[in-house]
Amino acid sequence: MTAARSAKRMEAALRAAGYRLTPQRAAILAYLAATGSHPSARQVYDEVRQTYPGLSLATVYNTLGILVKSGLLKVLEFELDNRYETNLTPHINLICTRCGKIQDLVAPLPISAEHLADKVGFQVLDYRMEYYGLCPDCQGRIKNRQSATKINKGEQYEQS
Amino acid sequence: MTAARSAKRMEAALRAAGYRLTPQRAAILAYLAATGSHPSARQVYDEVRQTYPGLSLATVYNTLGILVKSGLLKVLEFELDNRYETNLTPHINLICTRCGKIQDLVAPLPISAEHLADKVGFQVLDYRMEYYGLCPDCQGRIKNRQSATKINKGEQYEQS
DNA sequence: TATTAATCAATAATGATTATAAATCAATAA
DNA sequence: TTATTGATTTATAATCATTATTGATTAATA
Repeated sequence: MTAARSAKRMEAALRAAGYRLTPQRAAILAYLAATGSHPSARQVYDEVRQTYPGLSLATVYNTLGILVKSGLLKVLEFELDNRYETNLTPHINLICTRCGKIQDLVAPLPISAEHLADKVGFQVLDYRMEYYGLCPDCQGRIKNRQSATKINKGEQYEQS
Repeated sequence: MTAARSAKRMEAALRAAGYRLTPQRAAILAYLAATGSHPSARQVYDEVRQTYPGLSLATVYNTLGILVKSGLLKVLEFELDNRYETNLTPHINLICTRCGKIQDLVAPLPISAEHLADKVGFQVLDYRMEYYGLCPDCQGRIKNRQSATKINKGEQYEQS
């Protein structure tokens, strides 16, 4: 419900970046602005097709790519499915390796970009801060072997 | 040069995990213990083949997978090439989006696992803390358009 | 309407990773 | 020494998300 997530603002920003607001793009934007989740390209495709049946997967990828280039969206690259997030404010992602859910956690980043530039000489342009583990729901369900979409194979996480 | 990185220790741990120490695995372990870098599977393959010419790429993937499962190695999943690191102590990775180099930065993680368990109910099993940007070398070279192995397309990082 | 460029969508291509299956090796027992 | 057994290696094929390609369609403008 942040300003950055509002569909209207995203539409305006997309136009400002020099892209047309086609019906397909508007539908994708509306979904992205409304969802609080971190969907994959396939999930965006499946969801938006319910309101816009003709949509093709290629258009989804194309639009997501445009949004990323325009700075309206951020990609979280994973081995299986990349995920996209609209929350561009600094935060940490809590990623459940069992159900794939990603939860935002507002928290300060460990080191400031200024410090890294001054002390290490590294120019920060972006970041990625993630904890992997079990969300509250999956901790409860862990005894009943019940599968779900996984963010990755997860064996290295679930073993201990 | 840490104990965890020593080839001898890794060999022992691999055996302790119930795996045989084959010549192929020993060669891969020796390379991993010696390198301070964060190689991809392909890089491991290319490097180790210089001392062990018969090595196959499948064996590299297999061995890396075994090492990850045994807790001797950590994967950093990327869209293009996954990278592997032997430094298992908590740290932050500084990833150059231009040359792909990954530099370790010892720093405290932003929030403790205890805090997350108590306050958010999230059970931490692993983490991933990364800053993306330009390493000192690439900041100098940024004017001369000079390509190198990239960690990803990088357009979204290099634009600003 | 004509022109032009942007966009769309179906398909093919890419490429890292994984699965498969046959060959090889190591360890032990007979 | 020779089988036997099971793990391992290797070459190859398969997988699959993502990207590139290409021809068709659309929108904007004159």
